[in-house]
Amino acid sequence: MTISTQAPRRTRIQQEKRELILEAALEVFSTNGFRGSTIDQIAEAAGMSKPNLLYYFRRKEDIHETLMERLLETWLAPLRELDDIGDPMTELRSYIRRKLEMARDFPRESRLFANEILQGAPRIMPLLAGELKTLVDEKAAVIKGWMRAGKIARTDPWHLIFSIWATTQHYADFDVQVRAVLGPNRGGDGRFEDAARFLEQLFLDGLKPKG
Amino acid sequence: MTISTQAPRRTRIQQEKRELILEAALEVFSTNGFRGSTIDQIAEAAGMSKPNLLYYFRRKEDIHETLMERLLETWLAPLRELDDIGDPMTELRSYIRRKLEMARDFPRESRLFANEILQGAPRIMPLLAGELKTLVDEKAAVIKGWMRAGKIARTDPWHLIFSIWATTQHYADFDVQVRAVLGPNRGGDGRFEDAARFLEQLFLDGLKPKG
DNA sequence: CTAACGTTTGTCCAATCGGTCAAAATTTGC
DNA sequence: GCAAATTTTGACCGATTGGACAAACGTTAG
Repeated sequence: MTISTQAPRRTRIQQEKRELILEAALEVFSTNGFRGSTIDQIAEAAGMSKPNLLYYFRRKEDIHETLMERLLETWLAPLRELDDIGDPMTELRSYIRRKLEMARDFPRESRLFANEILQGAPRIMPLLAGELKTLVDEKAAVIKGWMRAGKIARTDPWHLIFSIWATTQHYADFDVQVRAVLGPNRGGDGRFEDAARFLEQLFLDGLKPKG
Repeated sequence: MTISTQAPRRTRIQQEKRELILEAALEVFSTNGFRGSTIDQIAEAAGMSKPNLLYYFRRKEDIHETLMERLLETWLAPLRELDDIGDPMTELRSYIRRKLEMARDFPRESRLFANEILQGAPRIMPLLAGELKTLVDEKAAVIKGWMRAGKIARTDPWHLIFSIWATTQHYADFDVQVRAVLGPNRGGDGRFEDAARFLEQLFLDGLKPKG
């Protein structure tokens, strides 16, 4: 369990402004990284002066920290839902779908996370080696059970999870590249449905031609 | 073809020092991004004073630009090698292997590229929509030919290429997370071989249990 | 040896950085 | 309506940023 941070009493304005700042900071941090972002940028994006922003968050790091705490919760939710009970192939398929939907609907969150990891995860390393590892190990065990039961092919469950993360988050983190390569036609709104179809087939059957 | 930049005459010292700077800059840029990196950091990593560094590269951007130009060449080399002539399944398998080897041997280059894309590719957008798109379209056509010939399963060649990029580069860009989740045992030097085995199976057969 | 050229350094600069502070403006509780 | 509490702002601070520059130092060719 994490340290129980008793949420301080907050006025209506404080709640609203803090949300405004976090929204603006998500935009700025996710595209420039922590070091590459400035308080002025965030303040301007939030439509307020720098000292005013600093009235709600004392330090730049506090904003980032709050953002990361919230992120990890929603970020791991899809994996948490992976259920031992359901049909294995269906469970995996809908996990992939949920992750892809997150890449589509919350690309900034994905990029914020990617930025943090790219920079060596200096601020969330303990969470990776702790909470995240625990959850992944747990789900890897579930997947292993499915393999032993002959429900899915035997392979490495950890790398399977990595490959799902990588392929889905790619559409958020590398979105600019994806759209540039697909061009205006194929790179439009339909690209996520194309991706969903492709990934489903890849994880189901691989590339071997149907014999 | 790109603009022919006639390489200026350079002394022995200039060549050596420029390489030294680029090596140091790769280290710094790849972990901090462009905006998050400072000339001082690079100068210190290169073991020289800031004014001395600026004698070899007039502006911070010049270093990054030189780095990115070199990067793209080596970065696309594996895809260029994808050969129409060879056996399709073998060709794809060795493409995946080459990409994974690059993630293992040149993780800083991978992260440098990822950083640039994450930030919206402000400095290499033209290359993505130009040279990169052309190459990918060309190879997608090759893959489509294999599909028509029944050599591999019918699917979207562009998203297939994306999935190979995503799964392999993940082991460079998200290395910190991979090692944190795998732990000290499974996360050691063997992780790339495990990944290679897993990816081969995934792209070959998918997850459906062998009937 | 020496003059020309290439290299390195210390010093300096304006702009920007994260952050402080007191005063002014606004909102809130009664 | 008014006093207390909260919110906002302008001015300011020291540190760091990217970069300029001239002087000092090395190297090299004749």
